[in-house]
Amino acid sequence: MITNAHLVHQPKDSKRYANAAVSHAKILCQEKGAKLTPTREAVLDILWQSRCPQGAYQVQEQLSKTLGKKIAPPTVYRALEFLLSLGLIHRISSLNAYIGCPFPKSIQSNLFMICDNCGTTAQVIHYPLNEILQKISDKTSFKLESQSIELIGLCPLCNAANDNNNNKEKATHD
Amino acid sequence: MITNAHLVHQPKDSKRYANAAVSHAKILCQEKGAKLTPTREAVLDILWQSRCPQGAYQVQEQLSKTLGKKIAPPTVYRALEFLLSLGLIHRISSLNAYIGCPFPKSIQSNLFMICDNCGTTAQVIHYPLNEILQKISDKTSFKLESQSIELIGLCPLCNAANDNNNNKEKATHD
DNA sequence: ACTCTAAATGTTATAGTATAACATAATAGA
DNA sequence: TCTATTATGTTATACTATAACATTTAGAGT
Repeated sequence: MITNAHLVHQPKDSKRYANAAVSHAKILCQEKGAKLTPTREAVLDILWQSRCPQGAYQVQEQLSKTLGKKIAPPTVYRALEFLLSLGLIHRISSLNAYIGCPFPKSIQSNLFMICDNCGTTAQVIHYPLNEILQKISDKTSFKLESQSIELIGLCPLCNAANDNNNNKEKATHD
Repeated sequence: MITNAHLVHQPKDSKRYANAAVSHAKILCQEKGAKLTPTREAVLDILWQSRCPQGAYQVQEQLSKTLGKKIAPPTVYRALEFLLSLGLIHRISSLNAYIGCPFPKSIQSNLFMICDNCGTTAQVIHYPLNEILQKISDKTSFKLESQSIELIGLCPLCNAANDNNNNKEKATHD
């Protein structure tokens, strides 16, 4: 099992991870002959600044600040599409939101664990899970092409907070 | 493994299944003290008429025809919310669409196999899968509350059509 | 049957997510 | 340099979902 759960579920220096992710993205783009333009790079960086999936219009707002000019939705969606196509980010369909992918080179699909209290989202790659999904597909003669696996619940921090003081406030630990 | 894949993946009399589903829903509502009003019943019936998930505005259109009057979005969404809360239907978040649930009494969560050619969507309940998801959650101290498992690919019919004649046309077998 | 209450639906407006269509600008090869 | 391709800008609009408030309907108790 490969996961970034431990990193995601404790406050950390997002800036460093964002920088590392952008560096890796540059290399991957060179390898694939794709262009990581300033706009695309900025969008990737923005998604990596947060451990919560960001909506396209949140990205738009940030991007406008970063680039110092008004950005229209199509620009954002184009950048997102580009990054999605390279596997550098993922779309969380239950949230209509996007998040940087820590395992862009993996062929396997991701599973996401989404905290419905604070929003932090961790990713997991788990081979037995992928195998079982393939088996289910085979049994029903379904030709599996892609998958979206989203678990909703409480991250360790929110769960602990919940247990200790039954706190109804929204936490952020961001 | 419990699944309706064989029923879904071959053209069948949707009307019969819809009627059966509505009958079951009535019983379940009685048990739970919930009211299956004409509007709600019509929405459930509409979702069962198709083996493809239907968008809220598709439901709206059908519902207007069925009830013989204009129906506004909130009415549709309220009915959907009611049916969702009882587990009588599911929301397919990758499609922003809704589908009748053949296993409304199951505590276990569903997995959906969505054909990206013809749209037909089958459901599967698979205990080992649910166990593995629980294990993954436990390992990362994630408190699992609900899940959304959507497989995208080709249903047996579309896959066969694809293999045989590499047909680019969209099939419907509806 | 009457009244009161709660639940359901009607109605209008609007928020939030995503893309179509066409114009312009930047970039890399010939 | 010219040209073709790719990327971005711009405007408008489609699609999905909900907020807020008004009205109607259905039961519980009298």
